[in-house]
Amino acid sequence: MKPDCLVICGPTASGKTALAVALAQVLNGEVVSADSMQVYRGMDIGTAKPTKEEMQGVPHHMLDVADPGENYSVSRYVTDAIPIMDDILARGKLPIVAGGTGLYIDHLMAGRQFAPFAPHTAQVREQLQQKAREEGLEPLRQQLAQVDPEAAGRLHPNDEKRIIRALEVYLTTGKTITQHNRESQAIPPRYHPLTIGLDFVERPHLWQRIDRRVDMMMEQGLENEVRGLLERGISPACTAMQAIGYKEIAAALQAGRPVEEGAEEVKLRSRQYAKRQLTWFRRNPHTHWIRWEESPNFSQAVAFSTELTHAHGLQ
RNA sequence: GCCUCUGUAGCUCAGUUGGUAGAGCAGUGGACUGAAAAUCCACGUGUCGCUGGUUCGAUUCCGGCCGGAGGCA
Repeated sequence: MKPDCLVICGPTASGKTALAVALAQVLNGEVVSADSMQVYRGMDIGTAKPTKEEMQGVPHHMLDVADPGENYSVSRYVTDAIPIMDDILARGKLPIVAGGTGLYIDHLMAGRQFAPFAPHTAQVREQLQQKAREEGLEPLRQQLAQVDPEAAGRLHPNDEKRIIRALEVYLTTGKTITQHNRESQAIPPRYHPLTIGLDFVERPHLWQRIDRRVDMMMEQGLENEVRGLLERGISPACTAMQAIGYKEIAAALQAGRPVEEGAEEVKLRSRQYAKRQLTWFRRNPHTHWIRWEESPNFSQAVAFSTELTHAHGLQ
């Protein structure tokens, strides 16, 4: 099957943004961001959202599509991104999906559509969380085992988020999450990506880039960006405030600790996040990896990538 | 110069009444399918500062030396 779009994945600070723009210019493409935090308006510095200058006139989609107070999610991402992908294709251009959120990329490619959230979902989740706090996770796990033994067996007894989610899906839709998954796996994929993954030969070189980037964020005024969100009343419970760079600086500010301490924590959490991203992306056996020696070599990467796209009959 | 404390995993430290050692953090690998920058799981050999002595046996006790911290002059 001929690919119909390009995916550029990799850990944070691996050069996805710059490569995506360079390739869009060469291949007549438009960038579709796949980043769970760059979707929020007003969160620019800490998410390393591409600036106008970095975009170099290449159209970018799926940035600034939500308020930090709303809780965005995969299901909304897929619903929003599909029409954009289809529109780019209809105009004869190449969609270049670039981002670090593997879950979003995979679901967009799979083309699964989600039914809208039931209106009382938030309430149900709140009740389940309350119960977990009072009685522990075990009763919830047993409850799940009754309705969806497969999910209960698959999930680790400590994995609170997934146990609660599985129950919540059942309670709001009447169908088990296992059933949902089975049905969605039967749907044929919507897009057929040619996937390029970015990584470094030596992990410490990635760390250096992350550290430098966080230092730059601080210079650019990350502290003020976080203050602004807090003043607007964005609560720490919001998904947006789970973003690395925001939760640590916010915690430092609220505890009256120096922001420099917060920045160090941001570096640490970013490194750990990068490792998790790599674990996710490495799972895809079809990914073509570009591994930077010490720092990115974009001209070489563009040459490699264009050759690859031609070899696969992409444009 | 003298006195006291101290030197154990990348870091902070625990411990062995003498039988060569273990936590937290960091790190590595993995999972993930309606919160995902979230969440969860697995993985612990290091001249126990160096060097002599006592001992069957020393990281542990004793001496010296070298680092570090504090105190007194």
